[in-house]
Amino acid sequence: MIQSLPGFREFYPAECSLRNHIFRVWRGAVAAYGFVEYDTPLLEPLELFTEKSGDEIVSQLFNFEDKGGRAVALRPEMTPSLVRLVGARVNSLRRPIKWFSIGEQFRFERPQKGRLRSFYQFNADILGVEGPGADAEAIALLIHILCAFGFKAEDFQLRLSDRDLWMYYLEAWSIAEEDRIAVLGIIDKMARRDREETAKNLKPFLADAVDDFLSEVEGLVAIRSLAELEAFMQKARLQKRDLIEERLATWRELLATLSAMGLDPYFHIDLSIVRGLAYYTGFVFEAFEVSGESRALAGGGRYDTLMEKITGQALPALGFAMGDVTLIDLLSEKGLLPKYVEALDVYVVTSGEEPRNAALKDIAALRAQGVQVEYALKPAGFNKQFKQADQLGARYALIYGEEELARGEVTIRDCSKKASFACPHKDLGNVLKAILEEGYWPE
RNA sequence: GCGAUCGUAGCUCAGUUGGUUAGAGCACUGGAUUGUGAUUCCAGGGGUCGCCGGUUCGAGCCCGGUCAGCCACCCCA
Repeated sequence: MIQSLPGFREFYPAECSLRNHIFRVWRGAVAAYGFVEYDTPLLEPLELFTEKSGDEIVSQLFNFEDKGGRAVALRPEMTPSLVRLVGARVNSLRRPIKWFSIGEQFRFERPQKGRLRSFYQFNADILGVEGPGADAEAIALLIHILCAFGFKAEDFQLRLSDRDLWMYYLEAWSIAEEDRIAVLGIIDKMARRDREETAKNLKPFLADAVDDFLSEVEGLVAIRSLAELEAFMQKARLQKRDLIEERLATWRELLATLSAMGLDPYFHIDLSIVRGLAYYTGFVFEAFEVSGESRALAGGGRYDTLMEKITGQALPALGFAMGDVTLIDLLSEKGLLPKYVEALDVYVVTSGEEPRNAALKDIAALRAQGVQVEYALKPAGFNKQFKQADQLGARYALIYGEEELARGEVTIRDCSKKASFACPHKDLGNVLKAILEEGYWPE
């Protein structure tokens, strides 16, 4: 037997049902925020991804040459395609542009916990709006979605950070502009390295100031509140104080908005979040599960310069993405997976050729009305048919037997109450409608 | 790409120092059952013991390789 490829999942009915549940929650939550759905090709020119992320990205792509000799790749993320779509019509799209998508993404990397080679991702982006109001909207949506899945503030926390503030801070330490991304990369890994190694890695950028810098940064990433952050920035020996003051004013605005939205229990400041991507420019955030591994459930941030870099059209933007793999893991751990149940409106039990033909005619009519109906595809005994009805989760059984037919009746049985009554055949449609839609049941 | 660990039925697993034809529970199918779903009983299908090679008179078991799973590293859009 040929197996499926590593890192690719097969969706049996139970898994497909779960996937549908997740998509349903995503779509339901985002609809309340007025985002509209878009989609893009699964297969894109390779260049679309290398342009943004450099050639190193190719090692993590499913890429190949198509029969026309084009270098192509399965999409590893939505943002480049989104930027192309928006860029192409940037002057005719009403602002704010609030778009979301749900799509399969592909990354050629070693599968492990929470990471596969194919996965589904929810993306929501707001384009064309400066200022923290848009950031607050995206953050509120992210929290809303996680709550819609049943998670509580004890289960997850959104960690909020700021790439601008980091850049000003690094500038104040006289770190050259072209080195700042590299330094942030080291800071990102700080928690997973011992202090000596971090110091060694920082040495080329800070020379003798490494120890002072590192000590101060350790204080910075431990900050959890705005008051602490303001105090820190006051105390730190910083040039560019006006830029930092301006940034702190934006922080106050964002936090006041989130607070007014009632979201205080769900987030905290954590400057250790810097995100790997070079293109982030302002507030960045990640949602983490609180217990255990502290895995990231979603992440995003502002990318105000990316649009211009790729399309030549400047447009402020921000967004976040949430994958289904870690989400399912956490839903499972928290007992929040919906139970997989089969449900059916009506199962039709028949006996004999004549009743069966009468039943087939009625089944067609019921189905035409949208009633879910199943019946035994090959004749079987009553017992077997009732068993089948039970297994399919049928709410009601209709019994077409010789006796009923002779009296011009059909027996209607409530499978959960285990109660039946005889219904005149000619009234079946109306009576069944009353039962299914209004809960009617004769005494 | 590095390393650790693991692989027996659809699922969970048992399988003696290497010894005849590889087992159980659950699930599935049929029957007991041509008029009411549980339980029960009977029967059945389903396995290249991941794959390839080696050792041996003999391998599910020992050895090597490989593939896949899982975990960690690297990376993480």
